[in-house]
Amino acid sequence: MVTLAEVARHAGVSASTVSYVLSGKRSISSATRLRVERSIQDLGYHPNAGARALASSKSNIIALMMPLRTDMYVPVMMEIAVAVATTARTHGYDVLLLTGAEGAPAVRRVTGSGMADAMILMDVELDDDRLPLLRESGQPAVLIGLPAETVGLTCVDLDFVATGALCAEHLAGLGHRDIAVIGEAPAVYERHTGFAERTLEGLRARARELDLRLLHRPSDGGYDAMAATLARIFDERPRTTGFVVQNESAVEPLLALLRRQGRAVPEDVSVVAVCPDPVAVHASVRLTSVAIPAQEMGRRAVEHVVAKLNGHGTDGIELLAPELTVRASTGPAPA
Amino acid sequence: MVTLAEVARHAGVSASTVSYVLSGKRSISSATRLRVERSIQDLGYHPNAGARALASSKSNIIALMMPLRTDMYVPVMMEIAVAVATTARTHGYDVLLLTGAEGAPAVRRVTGSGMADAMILMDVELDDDRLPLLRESGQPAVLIGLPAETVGLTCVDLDFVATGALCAEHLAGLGHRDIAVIGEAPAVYERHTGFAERTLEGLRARARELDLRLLHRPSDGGYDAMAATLARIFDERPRTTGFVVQNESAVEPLLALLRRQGRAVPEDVSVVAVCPDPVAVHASVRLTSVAIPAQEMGRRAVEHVVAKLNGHGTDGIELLAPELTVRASTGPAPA
DNA sequence: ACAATAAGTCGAAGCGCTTCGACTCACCCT
DNA sequence: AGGGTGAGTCGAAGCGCTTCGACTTATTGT
Repeated sequence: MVTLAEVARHAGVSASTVSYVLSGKRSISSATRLRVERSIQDLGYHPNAGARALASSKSNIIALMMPLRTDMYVPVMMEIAVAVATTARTHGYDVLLLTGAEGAPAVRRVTGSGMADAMILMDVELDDDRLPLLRESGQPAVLIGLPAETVGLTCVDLDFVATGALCAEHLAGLGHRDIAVIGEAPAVYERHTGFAERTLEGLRARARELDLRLLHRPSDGGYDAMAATLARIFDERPRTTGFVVQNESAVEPLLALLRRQGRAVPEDVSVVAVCPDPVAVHASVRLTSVAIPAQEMGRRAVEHVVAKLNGHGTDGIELLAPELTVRASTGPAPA
Repeated sequence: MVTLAEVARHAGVSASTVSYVLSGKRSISSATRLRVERSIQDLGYHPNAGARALASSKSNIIALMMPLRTDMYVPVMMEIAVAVATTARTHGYDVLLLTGAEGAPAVRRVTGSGMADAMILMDVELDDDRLPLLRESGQPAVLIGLPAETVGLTCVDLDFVATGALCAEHLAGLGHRDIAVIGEAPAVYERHTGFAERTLEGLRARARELDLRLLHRPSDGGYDAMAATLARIFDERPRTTGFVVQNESAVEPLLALLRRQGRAVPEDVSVVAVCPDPVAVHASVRLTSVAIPAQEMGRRAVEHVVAKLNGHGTDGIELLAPELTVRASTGPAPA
């Protein structure tokens, strides 16, 4: 293990000089800089992270807290995580991965130990028990998702209200009048994760303006659950011709069931999904969808966090504008 | 920020005593222990991670290197990551998330800086350029996946050869003679990620023994690619009645296409998938499958790493035995 | 009864780095 | 010519923790 002191000796300078070469916080003659850099190369020196953290009280680490439930909106979470990790690297930070399993205590542990300089929380619920701790810790943090009370917090999320509105507009524009919304699993609503409710809100508001009739049904994923849900929908509203689906694991079952019932997509019924683009593209019918910009969300979260760490902090909410891509699953309402 | 010294003063003992209370490395009278623990509570003390790492040259962090490609076998990766993170916590470690983007240099950075005590590499290719560095760094490491050369390495993986054999046996047992294998995307084979090839190997070996005829076709995911692949398969081997699919994003398109062609599953053709259980359960036909035990892999990887860090290290390869679950997608071959 | 041992505690020396103040030289301005 | 300025460098003091050796007091064996 090569130390700074050894590099200094090798280059014939003092330790502080090497440190300044590394950090650039004081001017160094280019002659010494070069000499030091050569020594660093020659010896294969890497600064010790612990020592650095201790001396500077900066860890250069951002903690990312993921939901534990590995069965839900997984691809989105994964994309966010990867985007966070890569973006963080471009700013010189590494990412510590925390799972929701520990919950609030993890926040305390990380902020208390100086293990990370900042936190990013995913899957924030409307009334999240990690937030009070976060607030009092005073540690820079960014949420991905939108809690009920956002004072003093920075949040990044897709504008789900606008997303709902967009779906309603698209279907209305094609002449559909009866719309069924296949929502997330009931558990998601019970946890009040917010985004599902916000989509619905946007959907309802615009539906009212556009004079659509809306039926909302949460649904667990899977074929059997979907079959039951679908039966109830057509029972209540036989003239339903438009579907909005916000549940990745309901998409394929829905398509399969519609096919089996002899309803052609998009000739008889139209389907709009709210899901990541890859899911929409790989589905058995290429889906018209509003993308969940997972990468963008991860990237923006890191950028906010880094800005805070550099003092250009700005609290507030950034809602990303939704984009609807028309593919093969929506068409004019049947006459 | 409360320090050890303040705790010591508050409890009326020396700093070293507090340290020993924390680490349990020397015996402490229960009276002092209690006093110190109360002080820790009262002051809300959390040891500083950097200082600890510096003094003990242990970071209590395990680095996990994930593949960058967020579009492939995502749920598996995610499950592994979460399992690694939670298991690591039970052993007192945190997890640093690295993406493959940085490649080998990341290995150097992390081992060099003492940022992590050990590494876990996912998505290891047969001839992985991170391995030489890993070997020379001498840092404890575990691979998830199986490279070509495993001397001096510890690896955890599903036994894909046995997996292939298991699929062949199951279909043969049901009377199928002509089997088509829908493999991963060609890119996967080109990268020599190994597991795809090993599955095929197991499949071929057992097929020979059981006198099955096997046709292997890699396939990109998605409906259109699958349509082309499937057409070619029935063109070459019209009597194909068994399918083995090892590509999550090919599963639904395959099922959809078979339905559209009027081939009933499992009456006319049987389908066995190699995929995580949730995928098999949520598919539009509940799939007979060999599960990819992602959680188990993550857990075992951490356990090996921790064992190494504790000196009970054992190099070697641990191949998890595959298990085939019969669901609704396989049945007797048609007469 | 006395050395040997164990239990419990403390002081001090670092771990490898950052950073502050101070020092030495040019060099420039008037 | 003399003081001011800025560039370039060094020394030393920590950052908060672990850990080694040493010390004090009980406890044990013979």
